[in-house]
Amino acid sequence: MTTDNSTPAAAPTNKHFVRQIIEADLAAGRNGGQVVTRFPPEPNGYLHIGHAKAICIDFGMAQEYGGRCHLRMDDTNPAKEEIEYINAIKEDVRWLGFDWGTHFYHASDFFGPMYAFAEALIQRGQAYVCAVPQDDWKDYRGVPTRPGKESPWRSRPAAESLDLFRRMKAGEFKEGELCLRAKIDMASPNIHLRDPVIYRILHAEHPHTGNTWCVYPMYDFAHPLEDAFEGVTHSLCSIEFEVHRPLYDWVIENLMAVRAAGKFDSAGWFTEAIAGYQGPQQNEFARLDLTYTVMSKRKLLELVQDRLVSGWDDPRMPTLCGLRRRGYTPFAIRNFVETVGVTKFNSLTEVALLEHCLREDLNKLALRRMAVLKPLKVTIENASELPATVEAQNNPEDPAAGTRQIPLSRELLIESDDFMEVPPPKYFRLTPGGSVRIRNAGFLTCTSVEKDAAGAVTNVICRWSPQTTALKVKGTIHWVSAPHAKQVAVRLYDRLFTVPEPDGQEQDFKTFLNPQSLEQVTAYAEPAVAAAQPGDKVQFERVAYFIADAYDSQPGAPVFNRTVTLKDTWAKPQPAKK
RNA sequence: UGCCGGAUGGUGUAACGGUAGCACAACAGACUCUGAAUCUGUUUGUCUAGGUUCAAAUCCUAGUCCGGCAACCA
Repeated sequence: MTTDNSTPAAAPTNKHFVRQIIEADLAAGRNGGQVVTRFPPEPNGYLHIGHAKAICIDFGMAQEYGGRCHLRMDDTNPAKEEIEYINAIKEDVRWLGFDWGTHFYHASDFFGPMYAFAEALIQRGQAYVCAVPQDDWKDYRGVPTRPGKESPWRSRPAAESLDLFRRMKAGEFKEGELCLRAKIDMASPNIHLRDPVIYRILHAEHPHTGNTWCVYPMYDFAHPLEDAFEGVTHSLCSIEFEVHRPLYDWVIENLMAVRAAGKFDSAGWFTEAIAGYQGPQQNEFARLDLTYTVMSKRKLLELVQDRLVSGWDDPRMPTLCGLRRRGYTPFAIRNFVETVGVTKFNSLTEVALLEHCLREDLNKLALRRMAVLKPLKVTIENASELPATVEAQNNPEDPAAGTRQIPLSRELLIESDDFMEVPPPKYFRLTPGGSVRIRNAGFLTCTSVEKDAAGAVTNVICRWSPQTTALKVKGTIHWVSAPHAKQVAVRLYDRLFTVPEPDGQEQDFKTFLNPQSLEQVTAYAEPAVAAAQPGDKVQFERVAYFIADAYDSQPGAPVFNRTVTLKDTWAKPQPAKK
């Protein structure tokens, strides 16, 4: 069985607008022909499939255009961030197949130069210390349709602001008492330009810088600076930041001006300076949204806290750790992201597409095994003619995977769905008097059945014929030898929600939780299954793909998570079965 | 009702003034020692109304609808 994750990068399928922008920049010689991107998660939660899109784009573009991508913890808010998430984020990005080399940063690495630049802005008359209380600011800011009004502190002399800002930094004020605002335009139709706060006071211990600071930069101020200090050329983010771009550009423009004016020592700012660096530009693309899934951190947290799932890595969660535990492969996810494409259109992608990409990968790499989930006993009349074992291919899609021997005996177990006393039309499996092929081991012809008092079939008596028999049958079923069967715990996972859009309904999203999203059963498996190692991916033939759970499997006693079922074009048109 | 984006089959995307293509889904068939995979075929689309042009998904005008923006969050 395989744990192989060393799959190739997804091949570009189309020249989406980000590729076009980068190619145009390259052609124009912008930034010395370099491409530097970054993935900047806030370390306050686990990464999910939506982040995977951003990761694939950020790292993918750098890879494709011979540049590099930085991994950066966007830790500008000590009140919300925790160090424990950082390692999980690194693990998930690495698992997805990306490498940031030595370019791992924290936004907080740049608190010094950010602060210095803030002072420079004050000196240039472009920022001021404001004492309007947070609650009162609503009146000053105005609403989108009406301009705001200026803060009474807006025209405070630069020297006074500078003094106050330094005393803010020195810890002389309480949280909320003062803040530093960029002086832009209170009448701007863009709210983000109405003198946004760029520094606030937070008397909190920062997970990375400890108690060094008690003033912290806001996202809109910090992010463009982080990008610039790292020498990022293309700052790719999701669509909700589009309205922030004018502010992003304002910061960059002033940074470049301050630097050009040589107002203060800028040595060491550009940690990864590149020849001809002109500054970063932000471009926005639509987030990924999936049917039968919720994606917001808040809602995922709610599922975890309310114990509706077993944790962030519950195999039903859309988190990367959940998907990994479910048996998803990095290649499937990367290929999915490439297939979905990159646009500004706010779309809802069907999970079926994700599942298709998964099956496509698993079909190539998962070893085949046989296991019966709902057993029905078969007794072979002519057992003396049976060989002790039969040989089976480990993966018909990959001859290199080799073969194995499977024991055979008088008593077999078959799937109870694979026998019907009164079959519907076009039923290709076992019926009284009928024959089927049993996978890798010849044929069975049912001669009689035994039933219990309630009339349920308890034993199907069959005659066995070898593979060489010239029997024409339409169906092949899987089986295991009852005395050799290993009992293994199996978790049958299904989608977490019953409706395509659990969000955006009138009722709470939890109303739509699928009560059948997890069914635990004991399967009867051929002996080879017991040797599965944690993380091994297998296909139980005719049933589904499974993975040996990374945490709950014991030596010789793997626990299997159902990754995704095989497509079943027979079950669908059949009316609901018992 | 302000600003910024966006709109192509059921879904996701391509076409950058010149035959609306691809993938998923659905359906039908072929093949098959997995009713899987594979292969073939079918159904379904340019938001609306005007305009420019020999020619418009593409350019222009007006409208409609959808998303985002009023944290000292990111």
